[in-house]
Amino acid sequence: MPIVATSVETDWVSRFADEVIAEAERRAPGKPIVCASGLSPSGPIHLGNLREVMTPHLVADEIRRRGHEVVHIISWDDYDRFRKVPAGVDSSWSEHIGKPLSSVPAPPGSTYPNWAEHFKAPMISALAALGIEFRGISQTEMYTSGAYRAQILHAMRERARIDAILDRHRTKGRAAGKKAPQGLDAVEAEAAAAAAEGSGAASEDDGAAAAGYFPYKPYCAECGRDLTTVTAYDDDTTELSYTCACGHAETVRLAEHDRGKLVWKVDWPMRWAYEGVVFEPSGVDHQSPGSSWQVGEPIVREIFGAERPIGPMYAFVGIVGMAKMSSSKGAVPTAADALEIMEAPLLRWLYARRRPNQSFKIAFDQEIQRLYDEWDTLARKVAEGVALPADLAAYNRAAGTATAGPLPVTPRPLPFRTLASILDVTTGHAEQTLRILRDLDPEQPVTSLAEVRPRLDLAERWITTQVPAEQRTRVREEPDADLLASLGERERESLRLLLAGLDEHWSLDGLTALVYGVPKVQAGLTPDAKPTPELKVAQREFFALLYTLLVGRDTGPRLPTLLLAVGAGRVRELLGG
RNA sequence: GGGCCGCUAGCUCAAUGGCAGAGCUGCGGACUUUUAAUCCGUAGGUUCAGGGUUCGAGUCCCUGGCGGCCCA
Repeated sequence: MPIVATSVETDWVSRFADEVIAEAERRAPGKPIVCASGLSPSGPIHLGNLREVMTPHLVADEIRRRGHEVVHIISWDDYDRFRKVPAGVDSSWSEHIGKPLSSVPAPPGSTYPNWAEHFKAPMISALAALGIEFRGISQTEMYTSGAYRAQILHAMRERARIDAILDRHRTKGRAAGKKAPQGLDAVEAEAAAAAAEGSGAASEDDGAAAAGYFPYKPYCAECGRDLTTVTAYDDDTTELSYTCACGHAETVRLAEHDRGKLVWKVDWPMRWAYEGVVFEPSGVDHQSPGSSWQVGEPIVREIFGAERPIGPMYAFVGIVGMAKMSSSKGAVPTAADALEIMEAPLLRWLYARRRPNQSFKIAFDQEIQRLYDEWDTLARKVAEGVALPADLAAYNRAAGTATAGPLPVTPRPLPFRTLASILDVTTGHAEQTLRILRDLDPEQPVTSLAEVRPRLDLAERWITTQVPAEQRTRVREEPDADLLASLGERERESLRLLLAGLDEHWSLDGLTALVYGVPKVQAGLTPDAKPTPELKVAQREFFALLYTLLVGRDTGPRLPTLLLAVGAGRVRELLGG
């Protein structure tokens, strides 16, 4: 079913699209509309950074649905300096601090040629899985090829005016050390710090130096780092002299020099002008006076003769319930991590259904089951044509794109919690899993695992990587001899009745009838008798006994499922048969 | 101290200035069934407070409160 641009959806995406189209018509009529994202591959590109991409992606997609030509560019800020060696990487990497990210060796064990490529690669695959079409622009390539030469020379010529603009916005003291936000736990604080790091914001060297203001910073020809200071510049000859902390000093002709970059606060506005960006969001840390977003406005207007894009500030994306194993490594989850357990449309949906300025949290814990349930319910409502307008809009944006059409789905979307529960007891054993799935709905049996993939695999990865061991079902290795020995005659009889009926009732429905029937028979009732309150108590006690003997706890997955998964032989053994 | 954002049902959130709505939870019920399965029904509101604009305000304006965040 094609996704059509029919309705006049009035969600946040649509409203931005209205605005962007109108603005693009005014600024550059007839040209493709440019939406932009900027990502710094200085470390794992996490789910907060994904908002930097999803926001313009959704807007661009809406613009495309309306028949306009649009391009979504992703600027890889891989020519930014390597700032610090992250925890877990050999401290010898500190010698690379100050080099462009694309010149730093990849972390130990990586197969990628450098630091930036190592972190770009998983993001690029994740974006493909998410159906996000974009044009990637490596800032390393742009700078080292001289693409920005005219802009650099222009910025240098205008350095006094730039300095004056920056001066208007410079705050008195230097920023004090950043404090970790209050009220966050360790994981969230880590994510927050990483988010601030990634958004290219705040405490950035803006080019002020003793010898005057220069908006250009060369990477040292000798050591490759940016520990350089420009000491002189001549507008006529474009001769630029610099010294480096390593002791190297030289004079180059900037008109031929391709190893350096504009300082961030000038670099960003320059690119708005260069690419003609009409829409580019940024993190909430840009909302303060003096941020690069704020000072970028007068710089792009007064220096580069263009306008600042329309740019919503997007709020924090939090993570809930990452398994301890993952979070203790200090790892903030990436889009690739999320796609290990979520279908792509589901992940898109999280970003589509919230306005950018709303913060939200992505659940890796039990909440994910509810998320899947909500998604399935919404899909059903959409199919029946009874979804609310706002919900329908979010659904359509999540389910597919204008160019790629609908994203792949699981043909038979069984509830995630059911799949997880089954895989929990089968520990992923394919034959057992299929047998249980087949018995789930005898009217329309599942005939192959392919029908329930990829959701089946996602559920398996979730249960094995995110669910704590104490919440998993672990079938006992040995019979609980003490408990078996302490059982009264009535309990022993109940087990005998169950075991006696096992073979004859070996199916999901059969076992269901059997486990509910045993207490009835014991009470002198027929197996199809209506339950009484007393009987229900007896049933619950019987179930608790079975759970304790089978999995060592008084509750667990539904018994028929559990029995099927455990297998008749093992059941007999554990129940003392 | 300056700034940004938010405040709507128990929770998470919708609603061009035009009858305040969903989902989850709760409660009730069905399926031989109080499981970590499924389905149906139902309740739920001083839209943070006060003032203003308007025929009409959750929505726009002002003041205040509370919360989150950024900067100092």
